[in-house]
Amino acid sequence: MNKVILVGRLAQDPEVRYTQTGKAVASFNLAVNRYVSQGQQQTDFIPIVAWERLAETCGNNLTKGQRILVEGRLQIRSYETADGQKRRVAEVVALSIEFLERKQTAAAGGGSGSSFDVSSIGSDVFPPEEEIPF
Amino acid sequence: MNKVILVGRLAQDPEVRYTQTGKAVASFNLAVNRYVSQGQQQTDFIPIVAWERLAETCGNNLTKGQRILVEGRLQIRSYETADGQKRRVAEVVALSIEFLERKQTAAAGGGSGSSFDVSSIGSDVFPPEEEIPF
Amino acid sequence: MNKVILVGRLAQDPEVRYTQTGKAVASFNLAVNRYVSQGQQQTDFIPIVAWERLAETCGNNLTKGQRILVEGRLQIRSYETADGQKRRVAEVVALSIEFLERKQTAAAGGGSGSSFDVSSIGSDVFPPEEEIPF
Amino acid sequence: MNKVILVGRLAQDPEVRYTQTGKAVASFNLAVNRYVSQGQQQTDFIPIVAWERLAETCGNNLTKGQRILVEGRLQIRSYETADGQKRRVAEVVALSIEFLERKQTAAAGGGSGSSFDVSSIGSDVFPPEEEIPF
DNA sequence: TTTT
DNA sequence: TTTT
Repeated sequence: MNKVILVGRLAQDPEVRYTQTGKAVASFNLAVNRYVSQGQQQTDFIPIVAWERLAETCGNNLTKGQRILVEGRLQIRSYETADGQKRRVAEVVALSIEFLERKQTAAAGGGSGSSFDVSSIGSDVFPPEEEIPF
Repeated sequence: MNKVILVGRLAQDPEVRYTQTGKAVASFNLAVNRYVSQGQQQTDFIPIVAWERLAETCGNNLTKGQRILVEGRLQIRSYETADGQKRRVAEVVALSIEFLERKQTAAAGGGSGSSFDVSSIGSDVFPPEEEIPF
Repeated sequence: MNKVILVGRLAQDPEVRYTQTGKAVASFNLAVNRYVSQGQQQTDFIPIVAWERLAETCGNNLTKGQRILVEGRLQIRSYETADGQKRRVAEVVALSIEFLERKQTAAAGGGSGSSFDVSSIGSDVFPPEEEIPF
Repeated sequence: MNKVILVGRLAQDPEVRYTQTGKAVASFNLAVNRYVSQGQQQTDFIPIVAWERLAETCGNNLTKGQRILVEGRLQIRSYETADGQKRRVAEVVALSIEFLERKQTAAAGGGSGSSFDVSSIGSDVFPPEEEIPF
């Protein structure tokens, strides 16, 4: 079992890229608040990645500031820097996402949001394990 | 491990009662939607109970229709009916609750909600195991 | 989100039945311990159901007393008794199961278990929503 | 909500250190297996930290190779290297741990383990937010 | 019995 | 009705 469940807001619009074999990869940071003591709040910015159909859906439906619920797994990825140093980066591979707010449209500049019901998207295939192109 | 995480809307206002020793108990049903196929949606109405300080906070801050996240544990409680039949009832004992929407005020009749940030309450003590007075 | 994660032991061998359309359904109770105070332990017996391929795997790989981890969702099912009373029953619909112990063989009568690694099975299709034949 | 649930084996014995104010901090990596395809398995080594009473319990009860369940939250910590580079490190702050196997004693050199029941420890206070001394 |  |  490797399960992560987060509720937070997108720190920026998702960035969708494509691997050499054409698989979509969306990535963004999720700002997750934590209440340390009363009046005190701390934020973790947690890197999220989504693959394929879920990645496309992220690109088409999520915008900066929107609140979502992410379910996924925690992955530690190793890589080497240009000058040969080994680094590790952690990210949450999203397997399903629930919208807790309607997308902010540029036109509406905010919109109601309050009456929007949860809807949910999931990855229909297991995420591929190709190299991420960034 | 006995962990339950639910996102849904209150099907009714919380009902707060008190045990003989004065402990507060809040109870309500949470309407949790599930997307069976496209356009098709099914709802589970899941009984939630909260104890003591968390119960008071539920009574003071939650209203019918409001969307929340509940974290707790699944409990199977046995009881006997008036005519001596054994029955079992399942309920989720809430240990913490996150508000995903601001409380609907009677006055505002809806309100903005959209810009409300998640806030969270937790049970500061372990829930007691007294008999529930209903 | 409707997520349940349980760690416990099978209270009995799984029972595998088949719907009229031939879908396998496994059911069993999971004994989940909780530590109320030191030396004090309470047990919830939580009904689990699994469907189709996961049901078959349960029937073939799980036995009474074995410890497993169940991930699924909490479902409230309504039915009528023979004399027309409405009842509700709660159960956890398993979506994946991890073995935390090797199966107890009748021959070995226990076995080592200690060196067994977690292995995991999941439902490859969404569970059907037919009537359960019991 | 920032929830992480992991099942895995300790990749090494926990290391217990103390902050300048005397708070215990335990840290270790958890090896979490994932089944990519049949016969194929991949392992994430996920850094775990525990604080105070939970840290002491880790030091006294956990050893390399032991399988446990960790519940906690995902934290991204920023720090600067000696030469002034900003780095980020992810770790799971454990809030409770369940033993899925008895501790391997040096004497027993392995032991049965198979008949050990789950027991559970939790952090009785919220983890402090001091600087970690490493 | 919630909501879109 | 599990298990230690």
